[in-house]
Amino acid sequence: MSHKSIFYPYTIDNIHPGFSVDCVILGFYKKKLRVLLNKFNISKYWQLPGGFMFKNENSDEAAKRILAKRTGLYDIYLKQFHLFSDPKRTIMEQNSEFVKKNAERRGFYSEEDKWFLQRFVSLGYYAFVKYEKVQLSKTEKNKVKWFDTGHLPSLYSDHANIIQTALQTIRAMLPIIPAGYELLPEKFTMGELKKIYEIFSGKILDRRNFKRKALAGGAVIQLDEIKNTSPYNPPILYTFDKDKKDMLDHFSFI
Amino acid sequence: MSHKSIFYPYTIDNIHPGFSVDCVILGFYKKKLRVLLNKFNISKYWQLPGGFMFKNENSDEAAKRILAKRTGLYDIYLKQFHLFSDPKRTIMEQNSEFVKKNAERRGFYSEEDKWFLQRFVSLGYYAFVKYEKVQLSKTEKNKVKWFDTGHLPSLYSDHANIIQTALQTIRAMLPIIPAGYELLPEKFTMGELKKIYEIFSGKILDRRNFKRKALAGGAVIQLDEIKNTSPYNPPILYTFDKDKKDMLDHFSFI
DNA sequence: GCAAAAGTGTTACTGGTACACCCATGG
DNA sequence: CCATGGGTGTACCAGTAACACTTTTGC
Repeated sequence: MSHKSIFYPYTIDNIHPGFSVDCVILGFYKKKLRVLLNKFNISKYWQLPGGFMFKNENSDEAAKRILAKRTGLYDIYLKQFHLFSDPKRTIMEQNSEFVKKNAERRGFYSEEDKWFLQRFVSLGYYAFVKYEKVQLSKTEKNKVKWFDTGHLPSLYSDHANIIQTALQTIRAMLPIIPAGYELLPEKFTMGELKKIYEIFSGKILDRRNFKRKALAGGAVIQLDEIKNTSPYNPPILYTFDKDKKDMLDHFSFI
Repeated sequence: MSHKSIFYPYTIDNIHPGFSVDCVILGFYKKKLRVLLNKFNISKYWQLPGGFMFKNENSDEAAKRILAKRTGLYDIYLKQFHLFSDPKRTIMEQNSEFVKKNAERRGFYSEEDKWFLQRFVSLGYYAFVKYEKVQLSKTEKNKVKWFDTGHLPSLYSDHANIIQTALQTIRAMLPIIPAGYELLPEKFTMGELKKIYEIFSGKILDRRNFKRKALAGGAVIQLDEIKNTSPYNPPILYTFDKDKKDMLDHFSFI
């Protein structure tokens, strides 16, 4: 156990060569869009949850497996959005450092670790999760934490670029992505729904026009409840009509 | 020369492992959307122009190189749209056949060819080219031909699926893709422009409304010429205002 | 009573859709 | 003279944008 490679469970023989998956896992909490990052104690940088694809998996399965490991969630909304393939993207100091650390732990350098020093192309996925449902799976060697997408730390390799590309992609596709549905809990306020669309679009939306549009299609239903935990005028709660979930794939509130 | 591998110029050592690029090259001719396919004489199937990525290239560079080889064109409008990664997608009869043919030509089986029998993930690109500018680079061992996207032959591997996925992606992104600009020659008629949007969207558009919208933004300019080669009422010619090319990236005629 | 969040309706505008008639050409 | 493609303008409707005042609560 103590001599387990830091690359466990991946080896040169069980993964698809030169290929990795990185996940931009997004959640919504306290009016901010958050992205899940992790940091191995042997690394200087925070990074996106990622991993490799086994030989008998496709990339969606690999991404789902990685997500389940970090968030404990299955059946997550998950889409590939871009392949990052700069020849220099993973030939870098940080990775040599990993191999060195692995050698120190093992007591000797191994040819086996060499595979980690080539270029990896990485397929970026974005995922929407319900913040409250996520149980972060930290270990003493691996911290996992949510970060405000507006205030990110220094990131490993090109991961800052991967996150920005994910956000741009989501912005462009917003009219055909059920972002609100996937990010919000069962019951939510109109202000929360509006905020999500404001963050992604970068625009401030009119409260009254937004509400009218949201309710117009019938996919958002007003409940007979109010949320009285708020410090001000208590807002009405809403929910999504699950019978009309399909509409959300082709409907926008902007 | 005669003993050149059919995989030339690719070898196990100069390519990024387990990774290929396939290009859906689209052109517009005689009211039909056409896709460029090629067929090696040793293969039973037509296939998308594709190839591998050299170790010092990124995927865009690989796709550009492949396109230049088939069409003789540089500076083509080209976007990656999806990674195809089914574990079974390239472990198939057709590829064993290729290796067998290569062995027959060489006179013996070689370990060197084994790399071709693993799974390859393939990054799909779509490209828009101006049909008239394309000089097809056929050889006696490799036929190259345009096919109406509505009537495709049997295709190699999952290439039929790659084409359909490309067309769906373009349909969804049509409002932010300069499809007309990239597909049409310098001077074109309003009917041709309309037809392109009809093919991608699958809808029949109103002639008068379409024209009004196209001219409204100022990106399409009416010329003082008519095309008198047509058999009927000669249509006015139009051109794109290149100063307003940027508009076309975020403007739709639908 | 003030600040912050949230509730509510009306008006004006504009962009989209629908639609009919005429003209030119080739066969 | 007919079939086909193309040229032109108007009227209506719907969706969008702009906009002001009132309510609740905590401090």
